[in-house]
Amino acid sequence: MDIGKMSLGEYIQYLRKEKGLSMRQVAELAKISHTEVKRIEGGVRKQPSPQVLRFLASALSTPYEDLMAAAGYIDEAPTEEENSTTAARINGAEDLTEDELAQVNQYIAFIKNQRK
Amino acid sequence: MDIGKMSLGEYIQYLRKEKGLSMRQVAELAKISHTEVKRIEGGVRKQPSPQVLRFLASALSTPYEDLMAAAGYIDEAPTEEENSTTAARINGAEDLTEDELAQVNQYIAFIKNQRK
DNA sequence: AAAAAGTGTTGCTTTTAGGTTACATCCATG
DNA sequence: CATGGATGTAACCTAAAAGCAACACTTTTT
Repeated sequence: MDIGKMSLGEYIQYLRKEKGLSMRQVAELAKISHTEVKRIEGGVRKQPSPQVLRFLASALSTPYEDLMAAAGYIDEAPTEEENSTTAARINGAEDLTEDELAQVNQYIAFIKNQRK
Repeated sequence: MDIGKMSLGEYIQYLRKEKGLSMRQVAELAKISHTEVKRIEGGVRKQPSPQVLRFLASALSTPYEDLMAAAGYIDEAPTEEENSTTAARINGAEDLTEDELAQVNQYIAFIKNQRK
């Protein structure tokens, strides 16, 4: 059972049955309706709110981030690859004033709007 | 301006004005409606979906995790380092093409010439 | 065996997220 | 001056999220 490529619903159901709990039990623990548990497990509920996921994580004593990742809200690995590379290609912006900076940013936005 | 204890709406508005953008401009960049931008800034929209936050993060060139944290969805992003360097204040340049980048650099040079 | 309690499942309703359209105002250009 | 464009705001409308109540079925209890 590689939980890596399970959907959110399958994952919830796996955790629930692992603990031998019923839908209604986890619903009561999570303080959500049992119908919502069913809908999530069945995949009817496409995007449960992070609030609900937080409750479920608490009820199933599983890390909240795992559920968020399973729901596709966050990337599983932190992947600290940030945008430091692109900024270096901008030349001569070090000594720009606030107003000038705003102009440049607005210009960038303008360029992007012109694209399509 | 202690960014740390700002609400999501205040944070979005801060980022937007910092760039000199209008609600409609960020809306177009984020591919969401401008009314939604207003509702988020005004605090009417309590819990914007992570998908909307992802779009907004892209439009405002701010880390997605920051917005998620500001919305209360996750606990405070690791706060790598306070990015107040001038280069980091150029926003939205990540996905610019070579030609577009050249335009921006040319525009910066133009602004500096206008200084007098 | 029958009542009781627990299980998953399915309509119905309420709430909220989000978009579309229209409005008022300010500012720039003819 | 007036006319058009851009900005922020507010009024409706739809779709999705989430709860409520009832259903059919199984297991337990008396």
